[in-house]
Amino acid sequence: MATIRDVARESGVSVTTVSTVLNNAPRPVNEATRAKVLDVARRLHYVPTASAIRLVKGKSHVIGMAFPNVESSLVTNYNAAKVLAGALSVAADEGYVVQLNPQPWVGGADGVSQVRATGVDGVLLLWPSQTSDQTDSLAQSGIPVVVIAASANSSSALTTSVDVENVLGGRMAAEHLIHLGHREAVYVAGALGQESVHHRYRGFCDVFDERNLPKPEIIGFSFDPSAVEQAIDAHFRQSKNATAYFATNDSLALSVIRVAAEHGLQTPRDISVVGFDDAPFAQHMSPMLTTFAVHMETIAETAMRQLIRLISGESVDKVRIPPQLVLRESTAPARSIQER
Amino acid sequence: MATIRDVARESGVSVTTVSTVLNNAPRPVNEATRAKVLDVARRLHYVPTASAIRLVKGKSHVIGMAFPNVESSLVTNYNAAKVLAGALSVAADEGYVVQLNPQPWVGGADGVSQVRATGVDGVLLLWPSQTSDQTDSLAQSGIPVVVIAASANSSSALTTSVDVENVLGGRMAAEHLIHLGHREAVYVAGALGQESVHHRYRGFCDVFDERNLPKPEIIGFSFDPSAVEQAIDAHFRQSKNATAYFATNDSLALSVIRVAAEHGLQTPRDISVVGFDDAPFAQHMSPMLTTFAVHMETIAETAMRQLIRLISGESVDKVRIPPQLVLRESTAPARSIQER
DNA sequence: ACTCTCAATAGAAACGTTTTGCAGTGTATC
DNA sequence: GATACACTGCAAAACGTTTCTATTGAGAGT
Repeated sequence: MATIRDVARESGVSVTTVSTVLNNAPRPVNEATRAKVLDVARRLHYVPTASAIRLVKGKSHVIGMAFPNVESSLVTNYNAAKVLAGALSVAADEGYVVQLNPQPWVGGADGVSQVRATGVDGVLLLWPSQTSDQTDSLAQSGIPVVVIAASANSSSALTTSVDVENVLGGRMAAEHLIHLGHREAVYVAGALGQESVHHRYRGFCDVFDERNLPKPEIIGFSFDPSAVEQAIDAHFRQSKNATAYFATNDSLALSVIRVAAEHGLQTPRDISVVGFDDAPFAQHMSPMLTTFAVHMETIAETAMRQLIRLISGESVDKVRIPPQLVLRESTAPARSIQER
Repeated sequence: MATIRDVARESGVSVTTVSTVLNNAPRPVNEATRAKVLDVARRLHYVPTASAIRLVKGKSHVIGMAFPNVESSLVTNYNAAKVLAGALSVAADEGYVVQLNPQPWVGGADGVSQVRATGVDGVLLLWPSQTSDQTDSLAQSGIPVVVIAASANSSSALTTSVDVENVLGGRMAAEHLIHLGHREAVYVAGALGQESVHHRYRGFCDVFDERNLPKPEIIGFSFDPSAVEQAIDAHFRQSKNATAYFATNDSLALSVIRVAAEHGLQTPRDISVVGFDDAPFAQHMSPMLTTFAVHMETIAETAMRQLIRLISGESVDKVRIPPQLVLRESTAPARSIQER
């Protein structure tokens, strides 16, 4: 491997000059010299050593992406791929490189050293279960963090988040269903750990509340498929008065539709179901699912841009991207209970 | 940011000693000293600077992954996610970090400088369209490359590949169909650029040849969906004698089934269709598709291991992973043409 | 003729590590 | 009472860059 010194020697100039030419730094260099250096550099296949540059510049131009849990996230979750694509495209434009955290993200001091040890300039954190302490500790050690699809409630100026506007999503779902004439609704929550679940529920309830309609019931406390289906089954066994269901994600919506059918309730004839995420299968199932599309690529792009701003010392605000209601077949005007 | 010098000063020892302790290098250090150093390091939140270490060691412990074309590959291709997951898990075990090439992989000198400039120790190249010159140029500059799902026909000791055993796949498909009584077969190739297509066709034909059966026809010359469907349509318009179809991937197989239906040929009643890849939809379509599962995660894991071997100077051989025939509903015993 | 500016280049320090060679201690061996 | 030999530690070189501070010579202004 040729070094800058080799190039300097071979072209008969100083190392400084070579560096100046190669980076075309704002410094006068004789045209002949410049040409000579460029020529020699090409001939020797000179490529500057990344680590040397990073060392002297104190910047790596690498940003790290941390998943809550690598294997399953990437494979299971089609969103991860979209986030990756979005982040990557912006990174490419801005001269950054994306590095995947090999370990699932763990908070605390260990996690921080782990991340710092890889020498990244900033971190993109994907939907971590709890954010506060984790981002804080990174921010404390001077590494900017942008949280994707969860909210960073840190006060640090080095931290922000880009998330789906979940409360709005909940409101939109409620408005859509109420507009169709539904009055009694159920929110299918799945696990309650994630904050997005709460926000959607809040938005959902708020609208019912504002219209003086009964507060939606909430069911389901786990993302484990069988447990959820059991919870849904228990719900239907107990009451079939509700005509509107809003699920925290599309698989839950699917479960609702399936279990409802077992109880003789057809979608959308008897109940209307709204999902969230617009998963690929949402438009292939029958009935096709009304759900919310969240443009993950946009979110990731935004997050990456914010992160780069943070890295360059600018201060940024939280961003909330509104989801889009995708109207399909699983919602329809409510029929009164008597009609059934 | 505390440096090693700060730790040394604070603990009243030399930099050497700190380094020795922190890396627990094979050098005697007094227990008291060791404890002191460790304590101070923790107190100062000392984390060694990656670039400094990489510079002095001449190794980054970073391996780069290059996609032929980032956006579409990652999102469209569910295989990319699996490869990523496999590569990542091995990397984590072996103390490596994975970095995504922001630019789609381009061969030639430019591509090489681009990759070298990021300071990776090795490269995982995902199904590049043509491999030879590209891997060679990287290998020439001393960077090991492992090609995934394509064959590296480079002679360099720094290059190898891990691929699906495509010829075997073709043979298995042929044997399965012949075993079901089919005699006249068609290979639906899609684009002919990729070498996997040729290998599968070769294996497929070989078996028919060995059994003295008519050589399978080959149709389709593009991955563009509409063009392919047109080609398939043209085929059926011309002849309906064949009873067995082997497609290069599952979407092509799907197209065959759909177009055949338009021509009054039902699968598997009238024709049998075998796909390749075991795409997610293969088991949700109707009829469920008989196809080949390729365990991409295993391939990626193997590739990563081979790459790490190459990096440590060992020499490795090409690896071929056999695909697995997944029997489902789209293949059935052949009925004679008269019966139809 | 004398300074001033500016183009063009060079020398050397700095970045934060690891690693090599060397130099003090004691302690056991003859 | 030396000689050897662990044991412990230090100073300094090296890694490959960038960047700051000269230094030289030539033309311009006075």
